[in-house]
Amino acid sequence: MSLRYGLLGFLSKWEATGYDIKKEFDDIMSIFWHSHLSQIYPELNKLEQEGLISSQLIPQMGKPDKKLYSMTQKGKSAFITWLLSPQEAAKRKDSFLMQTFFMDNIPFEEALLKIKMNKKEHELRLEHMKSILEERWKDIKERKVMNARIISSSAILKQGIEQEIQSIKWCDQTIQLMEECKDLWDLKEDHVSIERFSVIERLLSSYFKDVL
Amino acid sequence: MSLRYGLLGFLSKWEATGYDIKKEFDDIMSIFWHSHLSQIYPELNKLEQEGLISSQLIPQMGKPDKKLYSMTQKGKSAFITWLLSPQEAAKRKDSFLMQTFFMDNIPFEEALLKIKMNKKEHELRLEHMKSILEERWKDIKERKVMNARIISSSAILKQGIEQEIQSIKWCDQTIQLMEECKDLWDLKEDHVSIERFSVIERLLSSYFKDVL
DNA sequence: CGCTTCATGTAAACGGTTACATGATTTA
DNA sequence: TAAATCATGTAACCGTTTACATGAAGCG
Repeated sequence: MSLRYGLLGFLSKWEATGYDIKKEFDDIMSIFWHSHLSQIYPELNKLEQEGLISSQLIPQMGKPDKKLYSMTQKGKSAFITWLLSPQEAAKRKDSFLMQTFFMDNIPFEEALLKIKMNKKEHELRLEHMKSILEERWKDIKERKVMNARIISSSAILKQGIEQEIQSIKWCDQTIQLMEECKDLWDLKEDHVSIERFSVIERLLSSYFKDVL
Repeated sequence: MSLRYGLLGFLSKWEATGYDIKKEFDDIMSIFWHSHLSQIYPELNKLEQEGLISSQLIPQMGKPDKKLYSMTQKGKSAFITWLLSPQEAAKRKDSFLMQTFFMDNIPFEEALLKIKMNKKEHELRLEHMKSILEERWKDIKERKVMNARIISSSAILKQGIEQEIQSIKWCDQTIQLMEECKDLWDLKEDHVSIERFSVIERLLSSYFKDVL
């Protein structure tokens, strides 16, 4: 039910086509939502039928005609009602973490490689977000604009960047722990020697030291 | 397509009923996935039809009969194939962050309250995860068990805990920034005085100081 | 006396993804 | 010459949520 409010929210500040909004969903808005054009277009049509947005057809030369949407008063008040409503906690769906949870079922080297690859993906996304931030930063300085929207989008960018940094750090620390516990992957039983047990106990407590 | 592998993964280590697995989905596994019983039961039936798991009916007194599932060889190899396969990046869907992104549309005090409430939710979840960790910690020490599964579930717990800590810290820093930029919410234009602009510029650069 | 736990399901509705369809212009 | 960009959509499918259905035991 939140996609419609993502569309409405975007149109609360700018007039735009479905295609324009999609680009934003692939950019900063991807930090909290994502959607396909095949879902955006029907939803925009529905919003227009309900009178929350209105459109004007703009013919173009050499390009397909476009439908420029803008928000109506009715749309604005529906959007504000939603903005004030409480939302239930975001439920994560992360199949990489699912694989990590069960990685005791695959050979050590394969498990390690998976985490190393995941780290690289997070690094790429971090770089992308940092470049978005710097671009906006430059634009603000040049145009000397300042408003509440800049504060709220900065907050989202910061959340996105911090989550990536945290994930990268987690990958490093987890790789380190795994390398120190490599022998457990070849183990057939659930018990190790008393000496080995206390070594791993100390490794685990150092793994968790900054969170407890 | 990952729910079935969550079920398979759980059954790779323990025999269980759909009801048992649901409890685990509500506990640690909630860090990376969640599901309803009405989805779990049909999926287990499908997995059995496909020969990936098998069940035995266990009659109980005073309680409903239960179906205890266990994994077949075919299930085990299908699961390992999936474990080795690359997964695409997790796409977040977070309607709280969506509301935050558009919070310039609501009064300052309402926006602030939303973030404060979100902080409390993260604190509750953090406490819950910490208690899971301590429980497991105690159990390991008592039973002196040690295996790769303990390492992988510790990694997941750490990821869950760290994300909550990061979110709480983000709430604090964002609340602070907002309070220092309160005046922007009453603004009708996009421009502030040169003095105010450079003050906010410095506030923003300090807001981002630990990520750049 | 009502709520939670145990235990398994079906059916309808909703949300989201993938594939298909069109077609000119621009870029590599 | 092939791919990407601009621009809008439909149809089929799949995954997820909500509502409905049953019913005994135990707890406060």
